[in-house]
Amino acid sequence: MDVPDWNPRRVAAVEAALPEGVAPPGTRGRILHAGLVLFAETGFHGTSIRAIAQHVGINSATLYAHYPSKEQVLADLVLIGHREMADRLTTAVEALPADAAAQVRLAALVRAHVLLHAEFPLLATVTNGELHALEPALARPALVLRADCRRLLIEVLERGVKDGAFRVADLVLTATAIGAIGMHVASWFGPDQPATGDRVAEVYVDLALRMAGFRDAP
Amino acid sequence: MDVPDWNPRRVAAVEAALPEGVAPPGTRGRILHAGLVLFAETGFHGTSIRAIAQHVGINSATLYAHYPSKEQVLADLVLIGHREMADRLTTAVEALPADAAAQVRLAALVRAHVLLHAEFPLLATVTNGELHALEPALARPALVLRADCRRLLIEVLERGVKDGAFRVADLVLTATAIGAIGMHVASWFGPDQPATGDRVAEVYVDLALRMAGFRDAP
DNA sequence: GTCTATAGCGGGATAGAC
DNA sequence: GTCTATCCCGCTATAGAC
Repeated sequence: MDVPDWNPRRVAAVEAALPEGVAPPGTRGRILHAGLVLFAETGFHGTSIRAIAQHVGINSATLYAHYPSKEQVLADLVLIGHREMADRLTTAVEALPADAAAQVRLAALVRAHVLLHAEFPLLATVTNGELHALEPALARPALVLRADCRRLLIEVLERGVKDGAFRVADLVLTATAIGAIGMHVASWFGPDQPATGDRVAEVYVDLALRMAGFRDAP
Repeated sequence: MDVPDWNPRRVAAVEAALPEGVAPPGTRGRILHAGLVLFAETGFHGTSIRAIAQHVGINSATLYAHYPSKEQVLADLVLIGHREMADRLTTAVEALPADAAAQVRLAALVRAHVLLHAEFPLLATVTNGELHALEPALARPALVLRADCRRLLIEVLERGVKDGAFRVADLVLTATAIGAIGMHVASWFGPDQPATGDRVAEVYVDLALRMAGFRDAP
């Protein structure tokens, strides 16, 4: 029986990591880090300012010397998460030769997407799962980046269909489903898991190519 | 630009429906209904007892004549959601002839899964997204049902591989990804959406068969 | 920047009248 | 079953000393 009797976690992963160079130095960075862990575990509304402060080892009042509000801590995390995704997906496609085949482009995109979610599952959980707790003005920059990424994927699929490399029943639904399998990785990938991130990416790239109707040997 | 300037919703759907026959009659049922709407929108921790009561049109104290705690309202919803899923998936497979081909079995399973999430997006959002807010003892029955459904899907894939109908790189990862695309439907399907639930199910069944490596004409 | 102390509010839940 | 009234607690955020 693989049903756990301990508290069901929202995220399987325990390591709480942020991409390199994005966390502010000193206490401010440690607050961001604590917010990452706690928001991922119990959500924005389930996490108190006091819990964040305790996790950092400071008084709750000290937090306000670094962030104007709890919401701003979340807003920073959500923006970092979306920026990292947009950067990686854009880079993955732009690193390819301009005449790269559609299946190569899709593979690069899905690989980057899956690896991102396997490498930063907590960040992805907060980024995707707690965005709704933000005021519209704070959420908007992230939503713009998300739309960019979505367009990137749709364009790759569209190009493949035009080239004859792909066959899809519905462009938007297929893109949505390919996005879904990558996002979902964040909820289960972790150290208790036998597969490495690279292996998961490899399998998921294969799945995405199948979903796009790519035939290696037609 | 398709980035909304209104508050990003957690669920696109607005109709708040529970499966027939599962909601208790009278005030107790209306409380459950209000919990469904509010937990889906702002989460368990983001929803107050007073907000639930106001949504029903009763005093907050009256709620305790029907439920012992806010957590029990959530526990009932989570169990209802998981029971409905287990019932539908089991029925979908058992309704088939015993010698039905693997692709037929997988299609029935995915179709039922997608339609469930398209028909009850709020319930699915609460069921899957707020389960972590429950004490282990309250979450356990749902987790057992979830494990049953997972096994059902894996068995169908396994059988197809043995029959030669399917080719998969990794049984568990493929099952996980097929589950992910169905679950994800709850977050975007809604009345603003052009596709019908049936159409989405049709496309997603095709995607799942592709993911399983099924070849219509080998 | 960090602390102690606290304001001011809203939370879950209960008591007891009707 | 539903209400009014309230308890008690924890919440976000601020004031002001060091």
